[in-house]
Amino acid sequence: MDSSELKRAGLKATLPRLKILEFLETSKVRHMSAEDVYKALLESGEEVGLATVYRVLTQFEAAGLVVRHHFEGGQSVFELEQGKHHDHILCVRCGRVDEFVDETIEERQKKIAKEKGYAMTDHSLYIYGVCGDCQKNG
Amino acid sequence: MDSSELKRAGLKATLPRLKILEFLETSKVRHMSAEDVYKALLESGEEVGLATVYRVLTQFEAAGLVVRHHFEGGQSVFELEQGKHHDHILCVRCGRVDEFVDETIEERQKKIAKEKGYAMTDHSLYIYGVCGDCQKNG
DNA sequence: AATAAGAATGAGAACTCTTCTCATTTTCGT
DNA sequence: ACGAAAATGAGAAGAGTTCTCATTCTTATT
Ligand SMILES: [Mn+2]
Ligand SMILES: [Mn+2]
Ligand SMILES: [Zn+2]
Ligand SMILES: [Zn+2]
Repeated sequence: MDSSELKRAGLKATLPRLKILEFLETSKVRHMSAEDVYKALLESGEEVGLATVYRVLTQFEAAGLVVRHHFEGGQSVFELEQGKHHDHILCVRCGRVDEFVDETIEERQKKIAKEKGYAMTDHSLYIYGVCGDCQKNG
Repeated sequence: MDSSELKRAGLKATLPRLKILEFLETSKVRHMSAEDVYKALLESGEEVGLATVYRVLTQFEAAGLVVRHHFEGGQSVFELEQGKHHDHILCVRCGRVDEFVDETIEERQKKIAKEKGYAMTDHSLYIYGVCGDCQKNG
């Protein structure tokens, strides 16, 4: 276990934080709810409290290690920060999540904010639809 | 009170539904949570249950009379359907909401969905920032 | 390596938003 | 006006998340 990332983020290297970070880094699934992380850790025999998972993910977000999304469905979804901003397209049938970047959209958003007199701080764009697999099998 | 809109939507013209619809149509604020609607009706002396407000707004949404948004902050926000799709830019300081339409963004989204193999059903785009007033006074 | 001060954890309570349950009331076609 | 079917409202319940606080862990210092 590598505690340097946590140290760098100004967080003490506690076991729960290390476990959660390691899990996020090694999981094949990129986008996960707090509950997902909690259950996965339990199943792999780790002892962590759900409250701690929520707390740690929120701290990771504040430290810029993780990004939080508000997909439809009520739960917050987290993913490891990758340095590069991107948006999401989600399957309403199977929950699949794909990522994309579109510079034209990014530029247009800035333009709209300026026109409306806003100092833009952030934006969120979700496209919903039925993925290729679900179109075939559905 | 005009019950024709409700009838047209296939809903019985009950008092709560009429009151809620009338309120949505006459309110100066376009974007409101269920709680907002509930409180406003109480203050104007109407007797409605909160459960009914939630139920009715959900029915209005299903009937296409109303659109539901998921702004940050946890609550669903509703607005009367205007026929024309639009997106939103919100002030993170004062909660102000402005609307916009950008055909370029709309087109790009369709293109992205197609490229990714999705049959697009919907999308949501929120731009966050600090509005003009809040930049001056904040 | 032992110590001690402060920080973090975990169990469960609590909170917010929303939906459900079900007894009572209302609507509307006859 | 009558009665079947639908809608309402109060409160319970549910989902997701945060809070509380006694206990445990981390880390800087001896
Ligand atoms: Mn992503
Ligand atoms: Mn709007
Ligand atoms: Zn799918
Ligand atoms: Zn503002």
